Amino acid sequence: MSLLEKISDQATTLTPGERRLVENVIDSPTSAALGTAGELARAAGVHEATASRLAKKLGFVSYAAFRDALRDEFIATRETATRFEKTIAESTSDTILGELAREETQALGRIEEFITPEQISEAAQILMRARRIFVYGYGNAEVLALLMVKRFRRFGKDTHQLGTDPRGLAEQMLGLDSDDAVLSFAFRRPPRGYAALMETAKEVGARTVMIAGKSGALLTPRPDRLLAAPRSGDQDAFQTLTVPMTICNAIVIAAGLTAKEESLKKLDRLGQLIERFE
Amino acid sequence: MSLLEKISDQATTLTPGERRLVENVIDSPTSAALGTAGELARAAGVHEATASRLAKKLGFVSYAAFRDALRDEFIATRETATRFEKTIAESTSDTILGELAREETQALGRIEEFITPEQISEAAQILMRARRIFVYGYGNAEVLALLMVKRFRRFGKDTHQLGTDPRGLAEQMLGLDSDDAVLSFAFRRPPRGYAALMETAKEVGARTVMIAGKSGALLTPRPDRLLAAPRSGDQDAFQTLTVPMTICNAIVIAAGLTAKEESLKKLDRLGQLIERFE
DNA sequence: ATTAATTTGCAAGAAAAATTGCAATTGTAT
DNA sequence: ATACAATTGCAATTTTTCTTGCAAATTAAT
Repeated sequence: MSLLEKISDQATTLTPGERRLVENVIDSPTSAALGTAGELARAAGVHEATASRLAKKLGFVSYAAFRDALRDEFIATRETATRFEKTIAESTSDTILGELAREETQALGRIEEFITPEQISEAAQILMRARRIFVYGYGNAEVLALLMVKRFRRFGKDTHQLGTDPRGLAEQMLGLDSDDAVLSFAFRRPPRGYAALMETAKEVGARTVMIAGKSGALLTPRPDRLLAAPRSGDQDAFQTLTVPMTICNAIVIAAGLTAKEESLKKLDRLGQLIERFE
Repeated sequence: MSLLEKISDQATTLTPGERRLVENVIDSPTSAALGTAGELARAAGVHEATASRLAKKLGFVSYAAFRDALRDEFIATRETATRFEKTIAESTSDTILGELAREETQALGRIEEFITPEQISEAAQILMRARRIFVYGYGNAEVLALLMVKRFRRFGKDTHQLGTDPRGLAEQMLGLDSDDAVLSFAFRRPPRGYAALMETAKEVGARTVMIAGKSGALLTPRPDRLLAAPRSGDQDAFQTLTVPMTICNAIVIAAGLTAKEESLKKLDRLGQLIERFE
C-alpha cells in the first residue's frame, strides 16, 4: 500500500492539525522527505509533536519510518532504478543483444541520479550563447563529438570538431576567444590534449562543458560545467556510449528550447520542434 | 561552486579513507544525500568520524551542511524545478533527460522482438569473414558508421568509411569485389546513393548488411542481411541513435566472439575481451 | 632501525531530532 | 453554565547523529 493510500484511508479521521500536515506533505513530498518533523510542523503551522503523532496514526512505528516511506516513494535512488529496470523486459534471455539492452536500461534508469535538469539547461545555454562551438572527442568519444557537431550545425551554430592530432589541435585553438565555448568528453581518463585544451580555454575566457563518466569529478583542470554519469557495463570492461549519447540528446533538446524560447511539455512535441530544424 | 567542483579541487589531497567516501558519494549521490554520516561511512568501509572530517575538509561547517549540498545538487524538489527558468516540467519524472531515458529504455526493451541472436551472429560473421569492410552512413548515421569503422579496425579488419559525396562514393566502390562486405544504415528513407551502392555490391558479389529503423523491410534493393528495429521516439519526430547503436555494439561483441572462437556466457567477460582489443 | 608525520578508529561529549507525560485550550453534549 | 472529550503546545526525557580529543596504527623520511 502506498503512502498516499494510507493517507487516503485515514482522511476522515484526521484532526485539523494533522490535515494541515498532510496537505503540506502532498503539496511538496520531496521537501517533507528531506526535512525534519520540526520543519514539516513549522511549515504546516503546528507543533512537531503533532507530526510525530501523525506518523504513528498512519501506522508507522516512528516519524523516521514515515519519512523513509516518503523517500522510497518520491525520491529516485539506485533502488528506484532497479525497480525501473524490472518494469521493462524481465526476460532472462542470455543473448548478446538482450543482455546489452538490459545493461543500457539499467544505466539509463540511474541517469537522473547524477544529472539534474538544471545541468542540462545550463550546458545548452552555454553552447547556444557561444559565438562558436568547439567540440573535442578523443578515441570512441569522437563519435559523440561528430553527433554534436551535426546537431548544433543544424541549429545554425558555427561549430567545429577539433582534430585529435596535438599539432592540429593547437592550431585550431589559436582562434579561440572569450565568446566561444568548448564541449569535450572524457571517459576512462582525460583525453589526449585535455589539460592544454582546458587551460587555453580558461586563459581566453571561453566557457567549457564536459560530458564524462563516473570519475569526471576528479578531472583537472576543471571544466565550467561537468555532466558526469556512469556508463553501462563494468568500470574496467566494455562500456558503451549510450548514456553519454542520451546526455547529448537531452542537451540538444534543451538547446532547441533555448533557441525557440517556447514552453513545451511533452517530449514528442519537443521532438517535432527539433525535427523542423533537421 | 558545485559540490563536484569542491571535490575536484581537493582531489589531490584526499587520504585513502576520504577517497573511498568520495567514490561512494559519486557512485550513488542520492543515497549519500538521504543517509547519515554513519551510513555513508559504513558503505565506504571507514569510520563515521572520517566522514565528518571529510565534510569539514571540503569546506563545509558540518556534515549536515555537506549533506544539504548533496541534496540541493542531486535531489530535485519543487524549489529546484522552480529555479529551472525555462519551463521544463516540474517533477523529476518529466525532465528532458528522464523522459529520454524512459523512451530509450522502452525501445531497448522491445529490441529483441525485432532482431534475433542469429541475425546478430550472421551479420558479425559476414563482416569478420570479409577481406575488406566498407561502411556507409549518411546524415546522422555517419556517427554510427564512424563507430563501426573504429571498432572493426580494432579487430584488425581492413575497414573503410565511404564518403557521402556521390562522385567520391562511386570512386571508392570501384575496388569492391566478391570477398568484401558493405555495412550500411538507413532510417527514415534510403540514404543518398543507396540504390547504386546495393546494386554495385550485388553485381560484384559482395555481401551487404543493413542496420535500419522500422521501415527497413521496405528498402529496395534488399540487403543480404537486414537488422531493423524501431528507434525510440515517434516515427515522425525526434529519434535517437540509441537502438541502432546497441545493435552495432551487439554485432561488435559477436564479432569478437567470431574472431576468438570462444564460447562466453556473461557480458562482463565479453567486455573484458573487447577491452583487450582497445 | 628509528623517528616523525599522517591517518583514522575509539569513545566521550555535544548537538540535533524525536517522543511522551502533562496540562492548557478548544469544542461538543447536556 | 457545566462537564467531558479531544486536540495540541510545552518541556522534560530519550534517542539519534555528529564532533573532537586522544591514541593506536600506518606510512614516510632519515
